[in-house]
Amino acid sequence: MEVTNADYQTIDLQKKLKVFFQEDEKHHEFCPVRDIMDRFGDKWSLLAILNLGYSGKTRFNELRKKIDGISQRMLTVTLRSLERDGLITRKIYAEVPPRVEYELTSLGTSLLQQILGLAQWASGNMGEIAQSRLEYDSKLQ
Amino acid sequence: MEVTNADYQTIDLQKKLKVFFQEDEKHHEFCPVRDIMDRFGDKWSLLAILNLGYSGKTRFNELRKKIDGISQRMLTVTLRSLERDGLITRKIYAEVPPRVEYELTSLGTSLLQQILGLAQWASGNMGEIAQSRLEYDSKLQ
DNA sequence: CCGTATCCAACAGGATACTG
DNA sequence: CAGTATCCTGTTGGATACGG
Repeated sequence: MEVTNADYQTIDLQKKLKVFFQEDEKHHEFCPVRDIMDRFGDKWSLLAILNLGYSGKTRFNELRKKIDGISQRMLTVTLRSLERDGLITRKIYAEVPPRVEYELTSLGTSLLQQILGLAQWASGNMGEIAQSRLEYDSKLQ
Repeated sequence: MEVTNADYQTIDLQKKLKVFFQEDEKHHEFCPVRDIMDRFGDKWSLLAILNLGYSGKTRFNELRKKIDGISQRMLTVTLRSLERDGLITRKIYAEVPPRVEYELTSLGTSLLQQILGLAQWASGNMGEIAQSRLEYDSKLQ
């Protein structure tokens, strides 16, 4: 019986899933999936991290221009919560007018790698998804 | 000048980011990051995909037991939107009582890989995040 | 320039009751 | 068993105005 490359990937995936679910049980009432969703399931966190990764150290209004459509309030809220989680740093320079620079921490950068994987997947498969939606909707008359 | 392993990783990450942002510009008003967040930024989609990946073909109420806390309504809503996007299949068996089985498509499985990466990251770093939150909160008096 | 404060609309999603 | 249908509440986040 032949074992293909795809088989190996499937086996590997199953193994990882098993490990993950076993780990998950230990945490009991603190499920990591739920926790990341509470954290990054908002509208702007992933975009902020991606942009900070791409641009490096960035000022508040710079970032605001890069993240299209974000309001001043939401950028503040988003950056604060990322800072609270240790994913970014916030440096204030005592100048007039004030200058504030945000930057990913190493923890934030490690998260960026995962997010980028997800973003690349989305970028590569958005066509197929859009197609699937069209077919699905057309079948509902 | 010495070039460390970490340096290589950083360069690689920067390259990927650059490619991604260039791709992103092409899509114009259809940003993949925003799109995935609209899709998976809800409360249950990621959990449903992870569980379907772990359990394979699964019936409605089986899945409901595995995804702790989900309501009947939200499981239906979540599964429908995943089906619409071509990430899962829904098979109805003409039996009494009815049996309906859900299963990841290959597209869904490819997404699962990315999600698992994110989930593992979360599982591995939740301690550090919790610690950071404690410190942050304590500094606010 | 970089925020905070307040107000408010939209929507996600829970509870419950009912059906093929 | 596997769903709809309806109702209702809490939260997200946009708009706007103001402050250090």
